[in-house]
Amino acid sequence: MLSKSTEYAIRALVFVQLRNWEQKRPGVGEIAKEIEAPEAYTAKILQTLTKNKLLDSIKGRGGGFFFNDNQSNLTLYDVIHVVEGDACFHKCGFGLKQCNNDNPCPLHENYKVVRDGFFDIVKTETVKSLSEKILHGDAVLNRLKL
Amino acid sequence: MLSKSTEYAIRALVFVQLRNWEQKRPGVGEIAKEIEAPEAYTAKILQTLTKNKLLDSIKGRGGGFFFNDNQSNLTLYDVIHVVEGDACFHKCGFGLKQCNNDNPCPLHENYKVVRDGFFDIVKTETVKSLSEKILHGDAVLNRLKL
DNA sequence: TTATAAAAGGATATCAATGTCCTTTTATAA
DNA sequence: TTATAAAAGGACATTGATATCCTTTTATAA
Repeated sequence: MLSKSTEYAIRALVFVQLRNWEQKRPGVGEIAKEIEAPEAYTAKILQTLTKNKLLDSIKGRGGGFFFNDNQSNLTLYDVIHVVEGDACFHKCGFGLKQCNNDNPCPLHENYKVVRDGFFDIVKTETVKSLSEKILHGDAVLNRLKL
Repeated sequence: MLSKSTEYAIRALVFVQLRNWEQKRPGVGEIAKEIEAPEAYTAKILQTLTKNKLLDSIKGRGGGFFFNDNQSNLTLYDVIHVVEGDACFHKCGFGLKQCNNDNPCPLHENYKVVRDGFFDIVKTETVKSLSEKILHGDAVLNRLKL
């Protein structure tokens, strides 16, 4: 399971993408409200994202968050990596420090399939691909369609 | 990812099973050492397991932990359910409160596959099945074979 | 040029998971 | 019957994730 912070981050980025497509740069307040996350906490997460160059921002009046040209096609993995680290893609499901094909825990073979399946998803899906699903009405960002 | 507590619980139960097959009832000290977990914390987890009838114990001199006849074929799901709850099998991967086939988040279809795959594993694998792999030398409980 | 609106940043608070310590209860061996 | 060994239980400590608040910096509109 992803951490709450990571969930907020991904939802925030998707919302920024949708607003950017409407030629808008949303601010913290608008983003937090839309993704149903606490405002100050959302601000912190957006800070992490901009510091790590996953997102761009402009300060001051009329400012807000947006993607620049280097930041299209951000994968979910990129976001997870920056927000909570990628331990979940390496860790043994049984909790062993030393667990690999040569020295497998009793869950190793089965767990690997699931873990790698998830890795594949987050390496394939991008902020843009998720946003498109919402734009096309095939998915929702919160309880209602946008 | 399972919580640390759940990992300790599963490893502890597997070790108890292995020792039971040798006609022994391990105590907290022996269990904690074998699974490389803090002793007092392991004691708490074993308490949870016995209170929830997943494991039996005998107090006093010569006492220890063991499975009784009602407790064979415990699935990993049973353990997870008792130790950390089963939120991870229901929760939306994107963090939405309302997410289902009619009202899907943009990760819904893909995430469902992974989540259900994991559910299938923990409903199929049992403390006994894991223990057998170790007994047969096909897997390890810690860094070395038992 | 100044007032204002917005992100950035620092300090602190809260909460749940993890971990420790000490006392109580209970069974058995001596 | 008593000393001892073991689990059970209660209280507390630590840590990391989550969350809040206030100040500083910066860009723009008036």
